[in-house]
This record gives sequence, C-alpha cells and structure tokens, in this order.
Amino acid sequence: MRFSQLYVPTLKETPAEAEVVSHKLLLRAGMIRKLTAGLYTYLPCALRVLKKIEAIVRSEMDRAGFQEVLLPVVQPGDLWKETGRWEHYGKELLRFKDRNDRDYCLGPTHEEVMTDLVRGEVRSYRQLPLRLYQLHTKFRDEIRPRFGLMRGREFIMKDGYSYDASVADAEKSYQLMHDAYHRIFMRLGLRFRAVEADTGSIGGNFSHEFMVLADAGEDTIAFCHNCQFAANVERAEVVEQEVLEGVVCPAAQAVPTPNAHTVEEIANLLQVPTTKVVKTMILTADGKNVAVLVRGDHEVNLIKVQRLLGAESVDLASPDVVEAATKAPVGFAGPCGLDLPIYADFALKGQNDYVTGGNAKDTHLMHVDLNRDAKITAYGDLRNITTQDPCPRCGGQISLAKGIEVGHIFMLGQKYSTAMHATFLNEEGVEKDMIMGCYGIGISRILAAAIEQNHDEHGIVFPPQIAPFNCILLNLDVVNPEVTAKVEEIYKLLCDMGVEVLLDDRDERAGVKFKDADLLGIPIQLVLGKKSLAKGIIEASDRQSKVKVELPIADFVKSYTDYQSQIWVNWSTQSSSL
RNA sequence: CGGGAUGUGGCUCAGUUUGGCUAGAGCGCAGCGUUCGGGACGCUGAGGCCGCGCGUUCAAAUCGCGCCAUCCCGACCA
Repeated sequence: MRFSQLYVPTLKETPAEAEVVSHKLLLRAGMIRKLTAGLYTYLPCALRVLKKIEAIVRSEMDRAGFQEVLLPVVQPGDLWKETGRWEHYGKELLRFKDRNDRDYCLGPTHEEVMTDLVRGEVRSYRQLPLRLYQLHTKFRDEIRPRFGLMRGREFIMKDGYSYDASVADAEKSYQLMHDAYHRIFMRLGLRFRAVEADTGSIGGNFSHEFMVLADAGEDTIAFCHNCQFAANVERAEVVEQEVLEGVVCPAAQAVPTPNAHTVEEIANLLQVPTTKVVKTMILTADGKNVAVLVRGDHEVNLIKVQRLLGAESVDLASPDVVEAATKAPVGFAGPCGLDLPIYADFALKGQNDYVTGGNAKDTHLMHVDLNRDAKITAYGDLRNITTQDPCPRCGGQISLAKGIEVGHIFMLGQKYSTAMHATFLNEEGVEKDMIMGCYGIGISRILAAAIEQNHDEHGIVFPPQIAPFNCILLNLDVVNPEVTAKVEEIYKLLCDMGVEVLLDDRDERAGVKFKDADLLGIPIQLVLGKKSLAKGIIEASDRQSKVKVELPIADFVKSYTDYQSQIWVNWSTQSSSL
C-alpha cells in the first residue's frame, strides 16, 4: 500500500472532543471519525486492525470447537418479553416499532435470538453440546457514551453461546472459553488478567472478566501476590478480621461540626483518624430505605449491599429521603436513634469509640459504641477490598490495578433456557432445560485498550500482531531517482515476501514522514535515503524501543525476515496474564 | 437523568467581561519560488448565516430568553 493512496487523514492537533489517550490517538492517526455521540466511523487503518483482531478471535473460537453464525441486528420484542428482559433491560435497549406497529429492538446482546435458534432445532442430548458464536455489531443506548471507542453506543463484539446437557458439560464449555480467551489475549500481544466478576444484568451463576491492564481503565481489580486470586473489586470478598477488644468507651457526646461534611473534614476538626469515623449512607433498595455503615477510610460496595439484601436495585437515596430519615441536611446522618434497618461493615464490629453523624444540622457524636448506642440490624461484607486487607484465599498481600474490561464469560445456567423452553430429551427420555454459557469479547474496545496500554509521547505503539501494517518504508528522497528506484525495488521485494508494507512515497519532508510513522504505531520503520543508499544499507527501527539497526541491502530478504521475527518474539514475551 | 463546561473557516483557538464599522491568528488546503534525515520558509489565494430560534437595541459573535449539540463527573457495561 502506498501512503499517497491511503485514506489516513492524520492530524497535528488533538480535536477538543477527545479526553483519553486512545481516543486522541485514534483521531489523530486518522483511524476513526465521530458521526455523532457514541457512533464512530472506522477508516482504513482502523479496519485493518479490527480485522486482525477478529482473525485471531475467530481462529481461537474455531479451535475451541465453536461454530460461527450471523444473527440479525434487529430483534423482535416478543423474544425479549419471553425472558422478561423487555421490562428489565432498561433504556440501553433501543426499541422501535415497524409499520405494523410491532415491537422491535436493536440487539445489545443475543441470548434470546441465539436460544430461539437452538430451541427450534435441538431435541436430543445427542445434539449437545452446541457451541455457537458470531462477530458483529451491537447497539446499546448507553446513558453516557464516552472515551471514544472505549464506550460507544454501537460497537463490534464477538459473542459466543454454549448449550449443554449437564452442569459438568457446561463447565467444560466454560473452561474451553476461559482457555481460548487466554490464548486470544496472549496472541493479541496484550498484558491482561482474568478476574472473578459480578454477573450484572446478564445474570447467571459465576463469571470471569478479562481485563487489559491500563491506567485509563474504568474498573479496579484486586489481585494477590501470593496465590492466583484476582477479582474485580465489585466482587472481591473481604474476610472478616479478628474481633479486637474495644477500649472502655466514654458516654456518647454531641459536638458541633459546622462546615464539616466529608470524612476528612470531620477527622481533622475532631482530631481523630479517619478509621475512627463512621460513614453512614442512606440507600434505597427496591423502594425501601436502609442505612449502611462503613469505616471512614473505606468505600461502600453497592453490589455487596444488593447481594446481602437480596434486592433488585440499590441506589444512594435522594437528598429529600435522607433529610426525612435523619431530620438533618445531607452530611450528618448517623446510626444513633435512626429509625431504619442499619447494616454495618464487619470492619466496624470489633472496636468502639467512633465518631458518627448526629442526625442534626452541624452536629456529630463522639465516643459512640455501636453496640451500646445504636441498633445494628446486621454486620456483613459491605465494602471494597483495600490493599490493607488480606487475600481472601491465602491471606497474602493484595494489590490493586486499573483494567479495561475486554472480555467477559458467564456461566448462565438455565436462566434463559427455562424462560424460553429451550429443552432436550436426556438418555432417559426426560425433558430437561439446557445449561447455557455466554462469552463476549469487545473487538472495537480491544483496539482502544491496546492503544491505552501501548503508546508513548509520539503516538501509538501497536503490538505487531494487530498493527495495521507490518512495516512502513520511508522514501526520504522522492526527488532523487536512484533512491526512489531502490525504494521501489525494496517495496516490491517486501510485497513479494508477503510483508504488509506501507510505502511512504509522499513528496513530504523527512520530519513529516517520521512523525506520521510514529503516530500510526507501525512496529517497524524502514528508512531509505541518500545517506543510507550510499552505505548500502536500510535503516530499520523498532517503534517500541526506538532502537535502530542497519540492514544490508545486499542481503535484505534474510536480514529483514530475521529482524521482523525478532520484533515479534520480543512482543510475544511481553504479553502476559501476570 | 442530575452536576460542570463548551459551541467562531477542515483542525486548534483568540475576540464575548465593557455591543460599534470589512470577524482574526496558527495549522491545514490551492498556486508560485526557495528548501529538503525528525511536523521548513516567503509571497499570493480560497474558505465563516460566529450552534439554532426569538427578543432587546440605531447597531448583536458579544446582552436576555428558549432550544439543540458536544465533552467531562456520577448510576451502566464488551
């Protein structure tokens, strides 16, 4: 491919709309353009990368025994009514009606349609397991699309579904995908981690997320240095610590705390550590209000609260609810005398002499003993894990890291098969519901995640496995006939070798070519100009390390082949699952 | 949906506070010339219903009201 022919409108300046690195670089590198909020057009370079990602995903899915199909994007509302998700999925489901006034939606995921396909044909355990997948476009009307391709409304996804006759078989399907995902992310050249995850709205029994490690990640993962434990903080359980003896606690005493709202402000004002302050949050769970208590230096985990209460939804209560419950403005809630069910985190249990809100304007209570002065409904694991907590499996040291969720696998169980009557006859001739699993990979998100993880001040640093081209050949002297003739010769040679080469044949200054080559993130830069031609060499440089070597023109085929394979090997040793 | 911000040539932004006469700069684009190994320089030129609507005024990019769009922070998720 010739640069002069390629539609890559690179930009010197970053469009104001972009905030995160991947979004900025995708725009600057001429890979994507925004159509409207959350909807992006992929230009040739981006599409080349996406196709490489898809090819790796496809080959590993096929290898795992999954068969590719392609389902419609538009789905009938009736199917969603069968599983109850027409009511429960929420506004992310874009709904509309056809000319006959029938309900339809754009597919945000395809459990219903895939299961409809399977239930129509499968009658016997002999036809199971059935493992299918597809690669196509999903639409979710996100509340807030952001970060370019990281959270678009329309995106490319690989979604796979398994149908098994028994739980044991379903677990095999799940493990097959777990292993395949490992191979996929290794082959993509990324640093990633599989973590235990919450199942969220998809539902099911258990799940793992595959996280690309990057500072811009929206998720926090906790992992152990000593054992294999790794989990999304949403999910990571906190083990209850040994109960410590409480000190002798004086009687509770109200103190004025004007202008102090946050835990830090209270702690400073009253000269106590934040660990001795109790955070009281009023939550609304399925329409009922409850109070949740955590230590001042801890964060409430709403998913854990939801699980403890067995609630469908849990949210922070609105200010008027808080004011009605505490008879005070927001910021002064406390457990003493509060007429609500009160759930407290384990960490508060063993100690006393706390500072809490006073349920009155500008007032807090000191010397609170929760067991003496408040009525705690129950203690439980209600907060996010911290680096101070021991590993819940082995007691080892916990670390936290940011990650971008690029894959998620779920053991669904019979949630959908039961609702949709996806049944089969077993060996005994008894009708059973199939056991399902579903397995997603965000293809277009991987493009963004790869850039978040691999970039520098000059631009993108693509892993060679997914780079839009294997190398870029810079003609530094397009007006010089000898140089140009030699460049053309090398270009043809590379094409004949099957190397995906981008020839920068533009009549531009050297600096422009170097800048664009860096920006695009092509792993290998080959440079030929008057100087190098005189020496009989081509300069090659590694986009990642910036290390330059000289390849003799005389022995170009072999020296290039060795060089490229070295670059690839370097990358594959970097990709890891930690 | 709540909170914050921004809308001015293709891109980045100035001008808006204190209304004023042909609306500016840099980049990019077209032409000519000089340059040519890390985003060159000079000259010439094209390109703007100043987000949209209504209003105030002799006069609106600038003031008021309404709407729309985009971005950021929260609840969602591949």
